[in-house]
Amino acid sequence: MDERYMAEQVEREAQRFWEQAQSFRATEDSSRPKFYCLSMFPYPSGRLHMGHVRNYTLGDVISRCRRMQGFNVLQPMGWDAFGLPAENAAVQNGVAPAQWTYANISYMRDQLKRLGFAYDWSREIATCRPEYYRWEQWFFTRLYRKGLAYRATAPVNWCPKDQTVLANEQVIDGRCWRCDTVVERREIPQWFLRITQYADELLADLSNLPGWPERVATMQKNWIGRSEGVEIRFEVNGYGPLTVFTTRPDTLMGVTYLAVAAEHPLATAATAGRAELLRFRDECRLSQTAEAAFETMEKRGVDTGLRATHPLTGAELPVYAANFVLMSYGEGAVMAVPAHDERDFAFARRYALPVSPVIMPLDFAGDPEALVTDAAYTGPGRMVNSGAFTGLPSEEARARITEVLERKGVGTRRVHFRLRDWGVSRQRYWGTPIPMIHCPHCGIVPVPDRDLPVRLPEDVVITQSASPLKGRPDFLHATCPDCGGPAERETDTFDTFMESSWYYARYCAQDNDHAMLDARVGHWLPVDQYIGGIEHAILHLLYARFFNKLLRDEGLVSGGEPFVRLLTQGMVLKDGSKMSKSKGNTVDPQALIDQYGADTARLFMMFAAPPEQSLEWNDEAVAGAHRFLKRLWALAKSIEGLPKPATKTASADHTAVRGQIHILVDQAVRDYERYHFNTVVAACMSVVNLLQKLLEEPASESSVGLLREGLSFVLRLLAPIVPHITHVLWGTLGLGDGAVIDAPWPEVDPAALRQDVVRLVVQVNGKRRGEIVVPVHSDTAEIEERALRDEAVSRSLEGKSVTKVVVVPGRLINIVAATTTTTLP
RNA sequence: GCCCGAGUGGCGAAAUAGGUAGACGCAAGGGACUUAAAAUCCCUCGGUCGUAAGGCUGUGCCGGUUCGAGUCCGGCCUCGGGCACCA
Repeated sequence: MDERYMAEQVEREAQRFWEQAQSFRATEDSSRPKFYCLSMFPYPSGRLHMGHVRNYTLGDVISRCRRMQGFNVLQPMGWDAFGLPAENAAVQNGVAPAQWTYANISYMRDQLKRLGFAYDWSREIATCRPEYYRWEQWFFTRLYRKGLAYRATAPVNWCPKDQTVLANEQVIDGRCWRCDTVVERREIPQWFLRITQYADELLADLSNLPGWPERVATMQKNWIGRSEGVEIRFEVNGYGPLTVFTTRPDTLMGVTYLAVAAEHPLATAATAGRAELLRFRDECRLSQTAEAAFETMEKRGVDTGLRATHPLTGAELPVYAANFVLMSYGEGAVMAVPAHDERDFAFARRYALPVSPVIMPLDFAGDPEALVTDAAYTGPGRMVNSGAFTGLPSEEARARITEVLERKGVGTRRVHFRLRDWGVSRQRYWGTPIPMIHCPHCGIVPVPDRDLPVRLPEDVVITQSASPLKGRPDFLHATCPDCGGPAERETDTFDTFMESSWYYARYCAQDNDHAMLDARVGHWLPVDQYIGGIEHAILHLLYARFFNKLLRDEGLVSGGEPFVRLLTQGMVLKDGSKMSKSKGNTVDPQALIDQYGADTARLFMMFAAPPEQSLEWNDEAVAGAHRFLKRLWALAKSIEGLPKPATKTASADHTAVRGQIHILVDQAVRDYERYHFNTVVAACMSVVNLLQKLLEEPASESSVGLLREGLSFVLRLLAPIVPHITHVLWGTLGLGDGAVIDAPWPEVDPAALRQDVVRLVVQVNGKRRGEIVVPVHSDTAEIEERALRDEAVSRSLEGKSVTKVVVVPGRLINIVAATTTTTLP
């Protein structure tokens, strides 16, 4: 054993052992309970960043811990390899996206291996490989035949100068990031998946996910946004019926105008001879597609000149084209009630439209008009100015008005979702080709199974941000599978969320080249523990849940949910904000590994903060983590030479220390189950501190026994976190027969935890005044008497009379006392 | 704009079910060892008053519940994250 801790050497030795023993190769062995632990696979951006190191260390700690507990663990790794950065890099450096991506994968794989993660590398996946995406194409054609995939138009950001579609991140202040041209919104035909058909199930199943953080479930719930309401048909003069959706039928009597999206057919119909309306529609085309931009922009509109009739009062209402109404949500038209809706209110004030209150809060007695002079009232209350409904509570009016509308045949109860169908088309090169053929005779025809995969050509030169696929005759030209005539291939590719929606299942059948999935998914799925960033709380996790249900309905998997338990790790911060290239505050993990080794990197990540919280980067604290490993090494070194004691039990003079150690170990074992790895490390540090003190005593059979017992605990507890150093020290000290990863998980000795006396804090009126030591099984009266006898306690009770005594067993005793002296002024 | 989350020493944090606030570590200050430095080890370390014993005060702010609140409830403030073409 080396005098000093030399991380690189230690880590090489441990990794060679795991490699030779094939320690992490997972087989479908049913003799042990399975545990599928999955970390979100990375985008191969070039180098690992701190977020990856944190994510993958967490997954590895959980995997290794479960393995030691006797589970048959599967922990795979792969690459989310399609995406925009590869194209940007290609434009910048003149390297083909494929070449760039494969080089990145190769470098990052080495980094992961250097960190000692217990992956089954034989199951590695790269989503840009045809062996992977062919099954996605295959599955998509199944969905198309079932009617779950369809084509419709949807808005995109369009740069008129570059003649290309831009991602939201490529639009900066409404302009193209490359040429600074003002970006337009354009409607183009795209492919969609009918996720809305699964909206109810996706919502309902959230309550079957107790292993998910509450907040992720809440975010998804809000995202799905189920709302119950009524569709109301307004008759519009010279246009016909206009359907609006509202969740507030109780406010119907307060409607003072209607608003439709600028691209609504009604608005188009009304543009004839109205230049202002045309101009407005063109302006709206310039607005961005992101919700944040949409919600914060100024609410504006133009009168279409058309007039609608109120279905109950017969009143004439103006119809506006407005920029705050989305064509893609609901009916693309709303009824506006400025008195009871903030947005309608702001709009009405701007265009001097009437505000007519119909609901008053119960505690409001004044003039209803006065209620809504400054802002809308959005709460419940009693109906006013509402004809037959006046005087009713608004909740009741909601039902009554709905009934009346239904009876008159102008209203229908409906459930709407905020969730929209998933647009999966991307007008980009570096993605999975959408397996569809456009035939001039037969229309859209899916590529037959025998012609899959539709391969993405990798030998391309990207000069513009536009997709090179349109300019490749070898890709573009196809033969129609139905009529055999000349046809064209679809040049759009899939949203990369498609690949990441089913990779967790493919790991189980990674080598199958004649089916998407096979019986092995039945052995491993669902994923027992999924770990990734909170930034994926909605989209990725919702799409993956959706895909799991699609796979189930195709008979490919059996369960309804893919991830039993979810851990969302916090971000890695530097100087209080997220590490990012644009902020220039990144720290390269490679430098950390080179200087201190993988174990220090892993230890720091686990110790600095609990998993769910953000983690503040700190160079000095990293050095501190390294220092602990050196102390651990030195401690083991000093025990190495001591003769092994014959008996394991500590003698009487060590029962107190042994008790303390067992309490700490007990704590650490329970903290593992809570995933509080930072306090596991803290407990291990405390044990090491105790053992170091013990080492100062002259060595005895008892002290050496306890040193070996304590170290055996610490090494096993730390093995999942710092696997290399613990592997080597475990072997050197001969603490078990095999390697530490095969050692049994620590169990404390209940006898060591038993205590004869207990320390109780004594409070007077809730303030700490003293401390007493009493036998463990003392009764309340005994404790009370001892507490009152305590000197400090009796001093603070002078001039007071005890009114009540609260005894919390094993914890404290609180004496409640009132001042008896009444002579105070 | 909407949704979600977080605020505890100089810093990262701990406090499991409402019961000793600050475990563990970092930084800082003092000391030991050394020709010197590095490394290592020992001591101090929320604020404040006090020579000390000890007291007062303290978990973003205001209020409430309770014998007792960092923890529960109501109302604010600040910061961070997500918002459908970044992944």
